[in-house]
Amino acid sequence: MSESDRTSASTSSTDLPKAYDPAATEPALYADWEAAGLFHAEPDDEGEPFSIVIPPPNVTGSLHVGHALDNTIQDVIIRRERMLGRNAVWIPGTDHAGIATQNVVEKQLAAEGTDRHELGREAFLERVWAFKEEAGGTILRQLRHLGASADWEREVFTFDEGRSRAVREVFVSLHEQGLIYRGNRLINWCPRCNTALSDIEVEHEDTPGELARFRYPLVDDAGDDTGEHLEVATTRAETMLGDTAIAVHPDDERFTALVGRRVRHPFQDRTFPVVADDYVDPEFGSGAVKITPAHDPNDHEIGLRHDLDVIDIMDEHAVLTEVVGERFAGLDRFEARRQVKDELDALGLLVGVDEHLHPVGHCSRCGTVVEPRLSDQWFVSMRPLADKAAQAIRDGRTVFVPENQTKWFLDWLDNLHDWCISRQIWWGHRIPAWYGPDGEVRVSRTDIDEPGWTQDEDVLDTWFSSQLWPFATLGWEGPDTSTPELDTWYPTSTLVTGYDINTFWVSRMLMIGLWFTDEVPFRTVHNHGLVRDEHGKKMSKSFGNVIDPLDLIERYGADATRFALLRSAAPGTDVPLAEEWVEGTKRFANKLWNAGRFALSNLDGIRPGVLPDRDVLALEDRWILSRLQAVHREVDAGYAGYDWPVVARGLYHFLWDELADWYLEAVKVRIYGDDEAAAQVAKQVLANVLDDVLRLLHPLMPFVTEALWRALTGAAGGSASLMAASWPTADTSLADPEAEQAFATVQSLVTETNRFRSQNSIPRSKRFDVAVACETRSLIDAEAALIASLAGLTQVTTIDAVEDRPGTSTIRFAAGSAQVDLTGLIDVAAEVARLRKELDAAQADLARVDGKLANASFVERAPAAVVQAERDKREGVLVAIAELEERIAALESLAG
RNA sequence: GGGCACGUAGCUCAGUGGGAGAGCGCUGCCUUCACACGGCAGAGGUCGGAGGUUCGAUACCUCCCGUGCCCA
Repeated sequence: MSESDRTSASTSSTDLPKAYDPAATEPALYADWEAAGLFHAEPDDEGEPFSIVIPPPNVTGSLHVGHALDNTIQDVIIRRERMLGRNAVWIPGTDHAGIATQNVVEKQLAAEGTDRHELGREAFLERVWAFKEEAGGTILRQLRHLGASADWEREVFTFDEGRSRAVREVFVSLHEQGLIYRGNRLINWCPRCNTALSDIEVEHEDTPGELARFRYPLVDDAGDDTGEHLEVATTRAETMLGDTAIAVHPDDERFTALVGRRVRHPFQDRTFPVVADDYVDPEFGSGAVKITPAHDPNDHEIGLRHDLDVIDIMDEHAVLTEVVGERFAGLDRFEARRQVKDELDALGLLVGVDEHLHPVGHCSRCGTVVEPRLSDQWFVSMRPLADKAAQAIRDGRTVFVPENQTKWFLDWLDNLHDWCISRQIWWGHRIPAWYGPDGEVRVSRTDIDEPGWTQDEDVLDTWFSSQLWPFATLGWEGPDTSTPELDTWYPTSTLVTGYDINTFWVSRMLMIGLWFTDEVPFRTVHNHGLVRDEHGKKMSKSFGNVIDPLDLIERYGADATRFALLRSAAPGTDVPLAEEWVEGTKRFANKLWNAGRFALSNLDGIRPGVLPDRDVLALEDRWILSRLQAVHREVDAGYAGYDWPVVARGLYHFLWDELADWYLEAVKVRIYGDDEAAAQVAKQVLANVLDDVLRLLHPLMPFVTEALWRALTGAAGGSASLMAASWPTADTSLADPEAEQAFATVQSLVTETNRFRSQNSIPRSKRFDVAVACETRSLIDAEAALIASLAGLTQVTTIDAVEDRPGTSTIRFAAGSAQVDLTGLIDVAAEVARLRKELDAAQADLARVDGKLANASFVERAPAAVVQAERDKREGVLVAIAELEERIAALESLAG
């Protein structure tokens, strides 16, 4: 055997490398789980049903850090539910994302010098499907790298056949119920996407602009200028080309005489009236408002009330049409805005232009300024659906976590307008309406293939199909559908989403789910926040602060990526993330790995099993078992509240600060000692504690825990996996306050000894004796070997009281004092300085306590136990001060 | 304009009516046989400001200042 062989043999008794290597571990474990069918569930599997449907990502999208968070949380929940013995299914799938996907393909076409109209509808759709086949599914593959344990055999798509049948059924059915109608309304129009948008697809942003003030000439009955003018103000000067009235408030005396008169349009051969309407705010601008019914929602309402002319001045690209007259026709709306102001100025009608910050609606897909536009569209009447949803929320049939979304959500439902669902694009579910030769309209479950009949060109809003997700994914295609999946897993259990899509998606699933199945689609909505950078800034390409989760997974591992996200993901708050934090959790994974290595190299084949009898347990065994119970309770409570930081912090603290820092060090005394029976006990407890902690940590960090658990238990993989193991049961009988108290005393003595060492620059290699005087002398006697090992001492003895002996110093700890012979050990001056500092702290303590006790009202009115605690504290502090003063005096006399 | 959060260590955040905490960062020491992706210790905070309730407020109430988000 060569030297190098011997080295590797001596370090590889566990077969585990010294540092955890996620890249070498994760893919194989994932493949093993999947091959063993551990992600798959059947309706007739054992256990109480539990189901989650994924918020379907855009089919052609790729994984960003927000997806990583959302799916990590779902995976954590579903993995634990499986371990709890539930029949748990997580349905994955994707969304066809109408406008977004069409935009991408249209860009490709533009680059090729063509467009969809040149291609024609059929060829274009073939092209999009081809793109979907090519790019589609990428994101679901990426989710596998994250460790997502979705039931891939159940993958669905909003635009596949089954889901499309459900969409058509819902459309036709709502139409039959009178809840879907077609109408000519003012809708939000994106001039770039060339389609209508719903209200919530418009993002209002405060935008710097200009408020132009100008005057309309008043005319007399004959239509001639009277020389009077009426001033109005607008941020969209070009819309004056479609003005058909000026409105004033009926109570505004400044204008009473003008109501009913007419003004002349300066650029067009027409006049229009001054009307009185309550909508007008007399405080704003001049108090007179120009009215453009075709291009502003409020103006539209006023137009209806006063039967005003409606002049649509723009085409679908927001370019002015001939109706505005030769001077401005063909101009883009923003260019027209400039030129209208110039012309008004030239005519002496422009009063002034002020800078003005005002909200402007932008297309949520492309950012283009949205134009209110009159057109024929399909709408859903939301009132009855919203009322039913609101009732379900009020009844608590669906609850939000965190709860504070509830009120806001109800308010939102209360103010809901009808939903514009038709889109002037091609990629999506085509509206099942046909127009006959006589203008007749038929909405039909089956295609109408009759001469003279043509189908509506438009498709449905993507959200119209994704609102069916919780039941369409389980096979629903109509009210009579019955599938084992629906019967078992509907309603779904928990929906996990960012709060930002409560309106877009959650609300609609709730409304339509209740309407068609009479059940809530999910019992709990867990809202997480948005992932931001370490300073709380939104991640964006232009800022350059985007973090790529796949890059994180590659460099730090999926476990570390998941844990870092969870650690920041308090319910309802945004989730700051920095790459260094992921690096930190990778170190945590490595710490766990090495704790496992230590155990495995010392257990000598002992597997987790029955705990030794309580009377053979060492103090540290009782302590760590008691702490394990505490962290177990904390973890379960964290899950109950969807409070991931609580779960993550609890396990992090337990594993690192208690198990690794204390228990593993403590257990070495017995494992490396001569007492074989004691060593056996230590190993058994260690194996059991590690088993439990791996189970508790598994949903958060599935890979490293699985790898260690297989090594620990000898499990072969496949169905013999931690993933398929049971969630540990909390055993409250192991809670042991006495052991915790006693071990805290040991810890205090060890820590204070370490501090003494550090402050006096005594290297760990230099060992010394201590003689301990404390209340619990028997404890110190019993744990002398443990204390000596942990604190690097040669001998720990007990004495009645610290002796006043020159050349010694005293280490004070929680339950007493330890005397140290200083000969050859320390720098006396440094030790005096240390003790003086302690004395200062003790005296400050005394002053604080005395202050409290001197306060008569405190002593009289505070609870007796609190007062007594202060008195006890005072006693302790007095003893400590006396002791410190003695030691200082002794040292100073020694130094001479 | 309406609504909702938040303001605690250099950064990101926990926390509680009764002696201010974590992670990261920073300083010093330590190649201790699981881990230097480590160990041991340390520095660092008038808990945004002003009032009020209370024996006692970082915590509860009011106002102010500041920040963020949603809606109009």
